[in-house]
Parts: sequence; structure tokens; C-alpha cells
Amino acid sequence: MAGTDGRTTGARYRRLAADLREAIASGAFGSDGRLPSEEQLAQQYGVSRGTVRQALSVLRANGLVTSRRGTRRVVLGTARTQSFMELMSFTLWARSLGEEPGGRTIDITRCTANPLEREQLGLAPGAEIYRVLRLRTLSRVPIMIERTIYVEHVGAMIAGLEPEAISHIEPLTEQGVVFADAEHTVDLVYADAEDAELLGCEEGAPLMRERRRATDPAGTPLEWSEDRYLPGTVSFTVHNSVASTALSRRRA
Amino acid sequence: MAGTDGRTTGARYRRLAADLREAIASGAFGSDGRLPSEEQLAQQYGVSRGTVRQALSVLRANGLVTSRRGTRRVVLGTARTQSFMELMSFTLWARSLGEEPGGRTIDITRCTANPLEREQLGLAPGAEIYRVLRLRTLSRVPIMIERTIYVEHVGAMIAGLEPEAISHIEPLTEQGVVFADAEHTVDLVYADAEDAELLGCEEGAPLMRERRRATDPAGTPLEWSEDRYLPGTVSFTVHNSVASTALSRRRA
DNA sequence: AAGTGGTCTAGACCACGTG
DNA sequence: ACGTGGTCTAGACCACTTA
Repeated sequence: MAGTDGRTTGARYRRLAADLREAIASGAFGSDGRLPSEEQLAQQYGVSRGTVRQALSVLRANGLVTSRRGTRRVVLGTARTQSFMELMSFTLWARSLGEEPGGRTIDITRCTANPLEREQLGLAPGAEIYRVLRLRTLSRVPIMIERTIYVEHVGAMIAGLEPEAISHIEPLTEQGVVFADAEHTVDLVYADAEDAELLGCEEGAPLMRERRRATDPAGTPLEWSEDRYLPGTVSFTVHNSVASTALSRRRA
Repeated sequence: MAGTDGRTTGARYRRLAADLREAIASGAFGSDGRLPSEEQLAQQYGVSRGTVRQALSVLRANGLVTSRRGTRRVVLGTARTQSFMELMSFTLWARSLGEEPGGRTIDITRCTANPLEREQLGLAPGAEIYRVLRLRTLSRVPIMIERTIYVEHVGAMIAGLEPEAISHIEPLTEQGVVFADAEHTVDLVYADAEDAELLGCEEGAPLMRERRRATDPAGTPLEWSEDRYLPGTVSFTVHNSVASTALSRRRA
């Protein structure tokens, strides 16, 4: 519960948030889970109240602590949310589970984007894209099929990787591609012939579908992906509050 | 693009956020979608830069605008996210779609919570709960079956409603029950005999499942619900960014 | 009545992107 | 070099909860 250990890089409020996250996970706030007041934390950590509030707002958005006028904050639960990159990268996600990620690239093609693809990536007529088809495994068991299209300059990097490369996103990040935002949509679809063959299920079998559009910090789309999971292999969880709503329910 | 019209209640930054939301929706920021600088907005609206930033952070969390050091913010899209209550209430949601919400309460029972239910609502052994089973329709077509358990004092209010009441949450809100946070988990399940009969599908047919735990501002659980949708009727969408991650992918 | 978080202000410096 | 958003500070007042 010290106030001086912990990280030394990045913004103060991020380090503080990480510290508090640890303190929460280790049960440092007692059985009732009441946090110190903002003023107390500010003094303990030698920062202003504004910085404390910035740190706490992160924890609040993650559903870790309450926040209401008049009473101290209370611990709601330990960290469940994953980092943004863990959501983008099947490989990172698998590793964080302690499972062995695998993947087989079935096909990579460079071609001219069709109208639908142009809309998904916000491209002009005639733009070139890369289409990538991969089968993903968890501890050698196929669980997901991934159909992704990349804007040209990103796809070119992917095409330069070895076919056996397990992670595609890590090399991209090393080469300076920055993913900043993503929109995920989850629904239910039925396996087509290709799905069935690759996943080893019946044609017409139900699958969980996650569609995802990822952009760079400027808002420019980088990739658009449609992932199909075998039932019983994944679920998606969202935390939502009056103050910050990220989720929406749509008519199909 | 005036700065003086708009709401007159609630926090300044919320009113400002609503104003900016409208301005974005009406295309007031031109074809390139570049927003004025924070300093300019502060002067236009007669507030401090801090308040402007607070308003913009709301829009950012909703995926409406970009935000990066060095450049002005840019419009990403018009509002897609729904209010927190629209997510909690099937009735509100249906109305916002312009469709007619309907519901039939199949069963309400007061009983002692079993161990699983106690864990879901964080209750002590022996606690009483209400179990509610409802069939939900959109424009008279059944699309979802809802199995909800309520803590005792909330369930008692539900039990006092007419059986034909379309909305359960609205009366609760009027009686002072405040929903503040919720955690939603989406996956795929297969219809059991009861699902099949009520939804009019085959037993074993695939359904989209949304499980939800909702709490009051103090973090005390109020309800736990398991909703099952017919395929093709809904999808769930989440916006996610490096700065604020609410979503997580789980091994089933 | 006292304590706490929510809101707002005014000002400062820095890191980054662009011209 | 300049403008921009990101971070941080110090202080103020208010709304709410709790005792």
C-alpha cells in the first residue's frame, strides 16, 4: 500500500491507476473495500486531487470502483477488462489465458476493393486492399476463422510476413502501425461451406460472429475483420455505466 | 453553430456535450470534420478549457471524435451509442427504434435464493428474491425470452405491477430505484424445451444469449437477467479505444 | 454538521504533428 | 516555429450522504 513504489514511465495518473489496480487486486482496502478519500490519496502519492481523480476515472470506467457524491469510493471487483491490444490480437489474448495460440494463413490476396469493402475502410473507388483468410487455433484446436481486409500499406506488411507467423499484429506494431480505436459487433450466423470445412463443423451450424473495424489515432480505418467462432469457445463481456456508455443493442 | 442555445439543466459539460453532439449530427463542422480548438470552444461557450475537455471526453468515449496531441479533433461519425437506460430497458429500446414493444409475464415467484442466485446478486444465505419470466415482442413478433431475478425490495415492486405492464423498469425508476452500472455478457446457447415453446422455435435451435448484472450507485446488485434472442433479431456493438477499454473477450 | 465526490476555473508546461 | 491536445496544479464552491 506504499505510495512510492510502482512504475516510473508514462503519465502520473496512469501509474497511479496501475498502483491502485494492484492495491485493489491484493485486497489492500480491507473487507469493506472503502478507498481513501481523494484528498488522502493526493497527499499519499504527492499529486494533486485532479490527478487522483483522473486515475480513479479510469478504474471507474473499467467497473472496478463505484463513485457517487457524498460517500467514499468502494471496490466493486478486481480487474476483468483486458487491454485494447489484447482485444485486437488473438495471439496476445491466447497468451494471457496461458494457452498456445496458433494460426494457419489460408490465403492472402491483393486486389481492388469492391464497393462494400470500400465503405468498410472508407476508401475511394479503385483503391487496393489485401484480403487475408486465417484459421485460428487455441492449443491446437481450431476455434475461429478470421476474414480480414487491410488498407494497402498495412496489408503490404502482412504479405511480407512468413506464412507460419503466429501474430500479425505484433509485427505491424513494431513497424509503427498504431491501432487506436475499434468498433466490435457481435451476432449469430450460420456456417457456410468454407466455414464448415475449415472449422470442422456442419454447413449451416451456428457460429458466433464478431465484426470489427479498427482505426489509427487519426480515425483512418486500417483493417476490417469478420471473425467466426465455434459455439462454446468464447463470450464477450462489456461494462457499462450511466456515466460512460460504450455498448448499444441493434436491430439485426 | 450558435453557442448559447441548448439545454439549461444539469452540469455545464453535459449540456456542452449535447450541443456538440447536435452540431456533429447536423454536419456543422464542414466536410473535413475538423472541430474548433479547445481554446476556441471555451471562448465560444464562455466556459473554461477544463469544462470543454470534460465534454469532449464524453464524445470521445462514444467514438464520435478523435483526439490526439498535435492536431485538432476530427469527427468520426454521428451518435450510434444508446443511453444506459435504453440498454437496460427493452421497452425504451423498442420505442427508440420506432417499433411497438410488447411483453407477456409468464411467471413471477417469490422464493429463497439458491447458491448460484445468491452469488449473482451478492446475497447472504436465506435471502429472498423474485424470479420473473417474460416473453418479449417487437411489433407483436416474439423475439426474446427474459429470465430475471430481483433482490427482494425491487422484486416486490415488480410483483405489484399489472400483469400486462409493458415496461417494468420505468415504474421502478419512478419509485426511486436507480440503476447505475451493468455488466453484459454475450454468447450463444441452444434452446431448451421452455425456450422453444415460448419463442416458437425448435428445441436445440441456436439463440443469442445476453446475461446482465445491474447495480445501484453504491454497487449493490439489483437484478440479474438472462435474455435469449432469436437469431437475426439483434446484434450488440461496442466502441473501444486505447484510452478506455470496456470490452473483454472470454474463454467460454 | 462534517466529510466526500462532482463541477468549474485559471494558469502552467510539455509532447506531438504540421507546415 | 507554431498550434494543438495531454498532463498537472491549486483553489473554489456545490450537492449529496452519513452520522
